[in-house]
Amino acid sequence: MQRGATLKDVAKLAGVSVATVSRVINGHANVSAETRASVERAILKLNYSPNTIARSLVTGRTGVISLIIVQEDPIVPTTWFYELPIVQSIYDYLKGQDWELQIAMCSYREFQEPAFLPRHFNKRTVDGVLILSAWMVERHIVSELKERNIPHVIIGAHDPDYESLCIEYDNEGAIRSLVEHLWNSGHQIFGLIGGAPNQLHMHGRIQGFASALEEFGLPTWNRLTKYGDWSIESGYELMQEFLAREPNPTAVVCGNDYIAVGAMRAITEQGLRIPEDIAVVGFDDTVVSQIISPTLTTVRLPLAQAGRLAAERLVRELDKPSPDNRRVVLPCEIVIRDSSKSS
Amino acid sequence: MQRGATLKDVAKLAGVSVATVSRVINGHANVSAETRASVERAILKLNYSPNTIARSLVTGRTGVISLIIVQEDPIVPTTWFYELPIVQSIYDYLKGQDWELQIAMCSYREFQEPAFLPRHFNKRTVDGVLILSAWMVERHIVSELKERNIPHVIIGAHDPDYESLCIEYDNEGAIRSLVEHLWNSGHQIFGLIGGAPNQLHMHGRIQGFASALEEFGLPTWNRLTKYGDWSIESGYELMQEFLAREPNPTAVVCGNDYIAVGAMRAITEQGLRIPEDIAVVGFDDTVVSQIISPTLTTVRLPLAQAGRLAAERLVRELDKPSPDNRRVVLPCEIVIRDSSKSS
DNA sequence: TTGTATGCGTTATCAC
DNA sequence: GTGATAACGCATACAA
Repeated sequence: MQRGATLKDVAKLAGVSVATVSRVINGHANVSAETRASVERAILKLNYSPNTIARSLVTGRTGVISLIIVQEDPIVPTTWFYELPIVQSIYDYLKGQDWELQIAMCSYREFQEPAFLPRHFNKRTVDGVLILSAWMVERHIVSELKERNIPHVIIGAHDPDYESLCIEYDNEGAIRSLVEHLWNSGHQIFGLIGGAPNQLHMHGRIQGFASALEEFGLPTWNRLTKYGDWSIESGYELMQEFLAREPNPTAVVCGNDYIAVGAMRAITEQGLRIPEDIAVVGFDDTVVSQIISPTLTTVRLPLAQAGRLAAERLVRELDKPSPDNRRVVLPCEIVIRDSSKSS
Repeated sequence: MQRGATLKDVAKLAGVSVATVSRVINGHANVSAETRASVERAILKLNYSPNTIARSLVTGRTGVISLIIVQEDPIVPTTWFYELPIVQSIYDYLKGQDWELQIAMCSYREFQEPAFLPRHFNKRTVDGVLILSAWMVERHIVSELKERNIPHVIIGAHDPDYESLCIEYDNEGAIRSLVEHLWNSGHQIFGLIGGAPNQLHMHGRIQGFASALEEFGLPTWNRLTKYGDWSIESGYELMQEFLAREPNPTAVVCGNDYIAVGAMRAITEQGLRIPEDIAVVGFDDTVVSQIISPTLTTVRLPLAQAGRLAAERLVRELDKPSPDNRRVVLPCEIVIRDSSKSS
């Protein structure tokens, strides 16, 4: 990297001291209009721009926010559709606020290790951190962040005691809407095919499913609630198990769109029709929901909104730490398509 | 951020000078075993770790690499499946080499603006840059990078004069393999439905298509080569145009999987069968290629390999600038599925 | 309103 | 081998 002009160069050219130049740059009040003008002229002439590193050394702030993306282990490529919109919206906001974004990716396992945070923060190269995780953020992690006095916001999850700022989705509400929609079409026997239940998304959906059934006075069938992973294969196999015995469900709520695709495959292979014999709904509104036939009813998560909000709150916290309401739960939108339409 | 122990603290505790501590930390030779041991003890005791910012100020290196993701304007979410595997592999490599990754996203238009690079690099907060773009990286950008002496690697594109290090995919070879595969099944009349032809991916595929037809002694039909955007709708409409007049193609090569999905829809709506009447192939091996029926023959790009290689070369260049062979073209793999199988 | 001087935590260049 | 000490480029307390 070439070395550019420094404060000293500007000071010399403008015929003032470095302190004055510094004041101009940082917009301090006590500078006469004339000197300000001449300094600004010098800055322009030398094409000067402040050295961020030097500034950081003295202020103790870097102007960098870190985003830690916590992933399944091994990594499942189909989760990427979820992460990038969030990254995008975070970046868009940060760009406008003149913060830089640094990213780190790790598995859920790595993130838990005691050595992880030290390794990440010992460099003292970031001011705050956004944690994008689908799992509970353990207590020891939050403590360490507090101890180090590192502002942080959790996206899509929370810590056990709700001490950290966090942005979550209203999974309960979403699944309640789905059940209501299906109930309105006359469905009575509901199945649930979930992904990994240790992920908080799934946790909320399981809760919501149970309470929605109760709300609408519907029975719960234990054998019609199963968990696999988030894959097409998983959905296929678990749906087959549903179909192997009576009673068959008339409506199946799936943990994501891929599970739903697998379930639909199992259903049609049995010669049953969707939605006439069995209705299927998914989660996440991925492209596949529009491509599969029949098109899939699903739930759209407010990803961009979550990312932006998280970035906003972190920046606010960095500007001036304040007691904030800790938790935000964003509403989701259900997208009704053919796989659940009553004739 | 709390302030931790400094060199001075360690020096005092170990009863040596800061210079000696610095030598120990940086693994210099001229330190006696005993002093080294005692310094290391002090470091452990104080839980000391070097301040990266201070170090950067004197060395002039930040240990940070920037990744600029250049996108369509407006952003098309379906391109994300392409970018994240690359980001992932870049990060994985960098993590092992103790480099940090900072990211920036911008539209093709923004990237071209003269103000973009200055704004990005004036902070002097990164040592090198990876450019992930689907478009030609203009001459003025490369010049500016050279002038500022910023090592860089381009992923998925190149500059007009091939002056920069770049990693590309063998689009020509891939499309040649596709044509060969279809030709072996007896196809004679080929159509091409492309995405935006100003993107270099498409450029290479167009070239490859033309030369492959020639190689196999096949005629070129101008009206059977069309470009839209990369969407399902685009594929659908352009395929309808193909089917509106004779001769109909018997094989259609699509610029990506989404275009192919649209094309398939148009074909089946006309009552034609895939692959019996018309074979369809796509590009990118996205999930939809496995979900659509019939499953879609497509091309798998070596994304992870590209990302890793780019990071590797940039790091090497940063360690010691060297005349490197400038361009790497990675082979692609064609994935044959039902949409092109000869009965 | 402006200038001087000090410190931020390192690395590197000298001496010794 | 080791220790002073001068940079690195900036912000700021204090003096003027």
